[in-house]
Amino acid sequence: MPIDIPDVVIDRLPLYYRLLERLEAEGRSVVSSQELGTELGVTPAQIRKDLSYFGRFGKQGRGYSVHRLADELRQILGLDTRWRVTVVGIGRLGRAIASYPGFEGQGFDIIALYDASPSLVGTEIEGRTVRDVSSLREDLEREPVDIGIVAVPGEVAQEVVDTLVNAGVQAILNYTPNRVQVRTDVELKHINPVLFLQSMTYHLKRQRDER
Amino acid sequence: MPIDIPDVVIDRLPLYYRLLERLEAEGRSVVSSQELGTELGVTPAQIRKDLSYFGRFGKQGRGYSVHRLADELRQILGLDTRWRVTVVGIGRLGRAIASYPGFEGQGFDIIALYDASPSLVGTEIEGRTVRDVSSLREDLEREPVDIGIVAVPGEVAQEVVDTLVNAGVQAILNYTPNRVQVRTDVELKHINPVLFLQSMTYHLKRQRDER
DNA sequence: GATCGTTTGTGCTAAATTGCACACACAGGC
DNA sequence: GCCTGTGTGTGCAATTTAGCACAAACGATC
Repeated sequence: MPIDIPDVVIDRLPLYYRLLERLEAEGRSVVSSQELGTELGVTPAQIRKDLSYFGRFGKQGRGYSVHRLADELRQILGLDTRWRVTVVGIGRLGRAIASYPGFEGQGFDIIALYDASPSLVGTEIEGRTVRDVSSLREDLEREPVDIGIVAVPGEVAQEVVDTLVNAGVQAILNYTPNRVQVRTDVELKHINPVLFLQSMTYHLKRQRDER
Repeated sequence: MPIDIPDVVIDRLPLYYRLLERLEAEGRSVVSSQELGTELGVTPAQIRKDLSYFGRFGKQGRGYSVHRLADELRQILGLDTRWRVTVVGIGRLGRAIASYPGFEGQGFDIIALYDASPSLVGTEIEGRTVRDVSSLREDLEREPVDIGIVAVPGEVAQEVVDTLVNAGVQAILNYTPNRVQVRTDVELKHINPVLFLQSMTYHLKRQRDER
């Protein structure tokens, strides 16, 4: 299997997968790239090409078996196993993340929560006890996790990320507004709603000024 | 001023702007594209080219005036005015959004909160009273907003978005896992952390299997 | 079993995006 | 005022990404 599959392609697969899950739930058995495309707002050709990196899952004249394709994507994306996640930073955002049912439902087990505040440590969130972030490092030695979600104040983001990465965490989802650096072999994604808003205002301003 | 500036460029500007703000706060007066690039993990040439779409802000041999460039970007991105925002859906996520200081600090005024649950309507969050979503439509007529942040359950996302758009809201930030459709002249961004995790597991699986 | 309407997989082309590399400009020292 | 070191702005080339368009395949129908 070729190693050089573009990242843009990988980033689209979860989108396809999510739609297929919905169609599966609706009881649809077959779907065409045309239909997937209109639903997602992308061209059918792009979907076919993206999928063709991984194999030939469709049947000419018919389309794709919804169940079969969903299954293949599960395999490809590694969603056929469960992944161990830890959340560091249990402020309002961290709590929202820890309580969000969408993670567990998709195979992501939030196995531990950490915070630095003594008033939070020891409290329970959705049946999980908040632990002291000072024991993060040693805890990870005993019970490693695959993914770290970081929702601490921006100033300590890099520090927390370093701790996670040094303890072997391979993927970081950074909810803080600060960009952090990691080794190139560690997966890293940033979620910063302000950046989204700021690129939207660019267009809003132009719409407002005229046209 | 040319209309056809690529969206990829626009999406990078807030990134540059955020770094410049930090440098401004640190008291730096001049910075080179080289330095901006290493800090952000992009090539200096890309930064220079991106900026050149909008004008010539640098000085050869010196670099960019931090204050001047930050100012220009504020202008370009429309961050020299305040923007009116409403949040619909005041569950755990909506509350985290409503309380996040990063929005107000960047010129985004959250002027109203809405929810459908009778137990929430009337309660106060950060000094704002949660209103009933059934009055959203008429409220928007009286006090319009520029941006709608949607944090309702996925099933009603499209419905809420339609209400917002029909009432003249020009930009939507959708926190629900459901993709929604809007007119092409409305700005729309999706924030779905699960999609991020799912593309990360693709790489995690490959790292694990070998290499 | 031939024909027809569909839809895939993909070679090839077009478009978008990135980045090299250099002329030109500026500041500082001599 | 000339030289030197540095860093911008940009023409151009390379690379990446998207998408057209068609042969091949499949199922249904007669």
